[in-house]
Amino acid sequence: MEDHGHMMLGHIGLSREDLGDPDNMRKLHNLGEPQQDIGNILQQIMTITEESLDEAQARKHALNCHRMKPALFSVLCEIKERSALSLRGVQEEDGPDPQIMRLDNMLLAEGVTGLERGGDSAAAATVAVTAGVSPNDGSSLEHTEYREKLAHIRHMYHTELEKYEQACTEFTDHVMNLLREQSRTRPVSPKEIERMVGIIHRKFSSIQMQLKQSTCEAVMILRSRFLDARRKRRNFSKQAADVLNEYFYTHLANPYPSEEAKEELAKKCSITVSQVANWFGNKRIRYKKNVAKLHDEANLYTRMPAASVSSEASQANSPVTPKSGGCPAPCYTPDGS
DNA sequence: CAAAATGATTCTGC
DNA sequence: GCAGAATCATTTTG
Repeated sequence: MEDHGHMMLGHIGLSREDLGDPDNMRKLHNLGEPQQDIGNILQQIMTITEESLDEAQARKHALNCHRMKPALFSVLCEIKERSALSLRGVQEEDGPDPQIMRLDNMLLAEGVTGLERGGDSAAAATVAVTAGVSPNDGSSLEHTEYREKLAHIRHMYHTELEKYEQACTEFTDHVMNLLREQSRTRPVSPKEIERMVGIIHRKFSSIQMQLKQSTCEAVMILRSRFLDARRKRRNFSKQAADVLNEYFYTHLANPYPSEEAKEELAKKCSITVSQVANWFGNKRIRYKKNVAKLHDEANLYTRMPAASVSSEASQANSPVTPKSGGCPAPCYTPDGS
């Protein structure tokens, strides 16, 4: 306290001795003839902590009512403003955090934030489904379930956010009141209060970011749980399987359909081109893995003489040298020759 | 209900 | 970007 006070006085180029001199003070503040010695006041402020609580309380009140108080207060605020104490917090003047922006955008895209589509989103979903294009598969049920879960996440997010915001304003109010209260006895400028509010808001927004982060994670998990195509897999129809198998076994020497061929197969089987590609990818590797098991199937679709593949099949089943020593099983060669 | 089959995804190497 | 391989998640089968 002593050193601090001394430092502050030193800032404006005065020693305590200078202040202690009534003539100097009079010159400095251009006052008429102060009955009270300002040096004396400062001395009282400096030693206030050495007094007992009651004494200090009384002293504070007395000083507070002193007619020089406003002037002295503003001077002290100014000194503090110039000192290193108030330099902190200035550097954190960045705009909207890119991380927060990213999370906000994602939450908006997933429908967690943004316009509320009613508390009964499940009902809205069923309406959308019944009005939808095809009333075929059971995906509508999954869809409503997804909407329900998403609505739940949204509800949680908003209640949590509300709690945080309430806590933030409460805490800010509390701190502001405290600082205003304190500003009656120690130099706390409005600017400083403003800065403190900024710091509090930053802290709370970093907490909010954690909420947003975990909400994003929850939505991602939900998405992977419901929107992952693997989870709503349907086997192709027998007819489609026949078409695909027929192509595969009649092109066994080179079972790599061109883009056009894939498109045609896709149309024939009423599936997508990528599904055709998936099918051929799976088929090639599984055929290769187990030629013997598929032997009968091959005959079924190509009506080829069994002798032509049986030797290869037995090779494929043999446990020796799966990778070295030449191609073990398939009729085709991966290089397309 | 466990195993097999199957469609889709992910990872790696080219 | 594609093919192969491994793997996942679901459906079908015995």
